[in-house]
Amino acid sequence: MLNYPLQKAFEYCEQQHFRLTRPRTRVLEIIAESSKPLGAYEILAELAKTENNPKPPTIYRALEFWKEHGFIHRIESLNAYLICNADHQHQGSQFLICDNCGDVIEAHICSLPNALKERVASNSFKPSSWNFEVHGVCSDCR
Amino acid sequence: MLNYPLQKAFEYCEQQHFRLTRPRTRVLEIIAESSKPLGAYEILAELAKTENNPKPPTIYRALEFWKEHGFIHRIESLNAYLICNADHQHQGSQFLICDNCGDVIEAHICSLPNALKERVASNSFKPSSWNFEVHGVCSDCR
DNA sequence: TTTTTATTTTTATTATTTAACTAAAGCTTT
DNA sequence: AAAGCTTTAGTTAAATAATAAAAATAAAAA
Repeated sequence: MLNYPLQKAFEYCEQQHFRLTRPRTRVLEIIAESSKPLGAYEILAELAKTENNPKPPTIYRALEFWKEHGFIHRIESLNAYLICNADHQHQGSQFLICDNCGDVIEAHICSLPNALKERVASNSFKPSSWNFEVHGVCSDCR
Repeated sequence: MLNYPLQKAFEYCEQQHFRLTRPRTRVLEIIAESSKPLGAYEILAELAKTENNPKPPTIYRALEFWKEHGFIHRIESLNAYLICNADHQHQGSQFLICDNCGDVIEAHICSLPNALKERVASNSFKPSSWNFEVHGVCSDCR
């Protein structure tokens, strides 16, 4: 059975008339099947198991597509990609990243924290998106 | 006259008996003189103006040194480096990044925002450092 | 001075990402 | 179905970013 984020993404494409091509499908499946964020070359290596000698642009195009539509996130401090489990698009992302086991928890906080709202307001800054990455040690690793 | 963050950094080295070598000095000067975050290869190009054919490891070592001691930050979403204007070390950084002009405002918020504190607590996660990057448009560009 | 340690230089390589161009596949209109 | 248009993929190459390993140098300590 399809897992939930995948199903949502595929339905979205059908509804919006975006083409669900083989590279797009495979790249999203690969990311969705992983419990940890994957680097571009890990995705590429995984893709090479089912496709004939795929090259970097193939995955980067798929990554861009899914990122643009909010189905995956890029963990900036790891240069790695992770499926999004929220069933709505969001302006901002928050991650708790365990430096010991590599697990990442996505915290779905839908609005900018107050401390930052104040900062943004006092600078007349108009935020469009944000990304918060908290490093530390998860409960399992303590 | 020396600008403030540079002066602080140099004093710190003297007090802590860290060697203030030429690559370290030049790299920090280059970053401090720039109003916008610089990529590693931009720093390298700038360094090449005064030194003889410097190579990547030279600047990466200097960057690591200053980052470790809290005098510069790496803007993860830009792969770029920026001088820190706070006169204290901090666990976390917050940046407002203008996608139009490239200016970055560092917001000195010293503790984890409440929304994240709650999340961290409910996951029994022990945070060690964090980085928040807010993209948008600054007041000058609106 | 000799030894030790910290740091830099050099050479090379790996990882990540993007550009530019060509080819193919899927619509759209006739 | 054919022609033309648009989107996406494949291919080749390069730019950007970061690191590894070694040999050389400079400063500090014994």
